Amino acid sequence: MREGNEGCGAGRPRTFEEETVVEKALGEFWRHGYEATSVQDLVDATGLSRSSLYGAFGEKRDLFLRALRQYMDCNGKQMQTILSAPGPKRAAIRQLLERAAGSGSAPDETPQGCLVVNITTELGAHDPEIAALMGENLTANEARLAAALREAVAQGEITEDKDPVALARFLVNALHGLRVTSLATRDRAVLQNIVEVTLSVLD
Amino acid sequence: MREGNEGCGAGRPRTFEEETVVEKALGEFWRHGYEATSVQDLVDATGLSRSSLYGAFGEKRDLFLRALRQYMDCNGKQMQTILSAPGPKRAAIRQLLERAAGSGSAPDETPQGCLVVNITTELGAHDPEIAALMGENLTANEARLAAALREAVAQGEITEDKDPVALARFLVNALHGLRVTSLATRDRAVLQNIVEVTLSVLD
DNA sequence: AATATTTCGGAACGCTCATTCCGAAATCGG
DNA sequence: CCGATTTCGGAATGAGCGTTCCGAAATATT
Repeated sequence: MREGNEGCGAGRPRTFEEETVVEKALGEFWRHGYEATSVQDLVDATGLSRSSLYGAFGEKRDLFLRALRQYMDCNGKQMQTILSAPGPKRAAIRQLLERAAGSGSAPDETPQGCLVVNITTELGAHDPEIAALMGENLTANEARLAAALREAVAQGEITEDKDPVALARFLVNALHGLRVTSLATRDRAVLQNIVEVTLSVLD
Repeated sequence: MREGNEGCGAGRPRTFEEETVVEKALGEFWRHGYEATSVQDLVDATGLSRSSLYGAFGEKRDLFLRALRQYMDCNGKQMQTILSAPGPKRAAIRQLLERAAGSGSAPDETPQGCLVVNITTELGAHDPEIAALMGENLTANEARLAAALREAVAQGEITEDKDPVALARFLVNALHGLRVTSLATRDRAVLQNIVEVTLSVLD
């Protein structure tokens, strides 16, 4: 037999859980990008041997794609959670913006931005498969935001004359921007200005 | 003697102009990023031999930094030109936004985004020297936009209650976002929505 | 206990990387 | 036209890359 021991029971058992290995690999790709992450880095980070890594996940790119999907899923769920929380949608959107601005991290530790944004700029222009994934992710986030905005309109939180889809696209773009801007400056006043002006569009 | 033949006159003359070589190197870094551009790529693109490249520009990173500075200078001048053109500032800002959205490129050819944004996400988080350069660039662009906005206020084009600096920061962020978003989608309607909503902040 | 099957650690492979080195070529001042 | 000086093309270097391979170890079944 070849790959995947899934559920059947013969042969030496694995000493790792796939999902946690993917998580650790994800951390490396997140910190260093795709090209700058070597297989040796992945070996060191996961604790697996090269042969185990290749046996379980295929080549570097396969593992990367899996990590990327896991990241996008997780991110999407977090976004959904924040947007569907009770209370004003405006507060939820503020939370999303501040998260993208890196408000979570301590002022001394280095922020690492957003894997999706980093990968879009590193590979998006030349790798059609990656570009397609990024497009899907964008559309999904746009849809999540548009749904929240429609709800906000229904609740009278924002006026009816605004186009939820256009607004959602604008917000996705602002989030992209913040992921870049927060890497380019450590000046929190700059990021605060951006968040406030962005939110003012909802008035 | 060692490096630099500048002006003095002995030895075999160079067969290239530094600035055009930097320009060609810039193209490679722009297309492929820093890590993914090999010295061989630079040799092929510039037509120079390895020894000439190293002799004239030092190691890869040095050449890259020089190309990056050249890009930022050129970009800054273009921005200045657009912003200081006669006519309403709003039109100039629209032009900047549409340029960042990739409106210049034909629909079939692949856009390559903005070198500064690409490098910020590739290296900004871990390379302090690069991060500092990006910070300077951001501040410079913010200042250019703020100046234009102050002029717009003076001319009564936008209302006095708006803070030009906060607005400038918001616009820089929108430009960053568009550089990313335009790589993630080929849907021009999305980008148009973003440009329009972004401009609506000036109302 | 013996066998089949799978994963394990780690060596090995071929290739590309950034950088250095060297002899030949080209131009200068004298 | 000769010797000093600089740049030229291209080979050489050593390290690191992604990927494959192989024998030993570990389990389930017989």
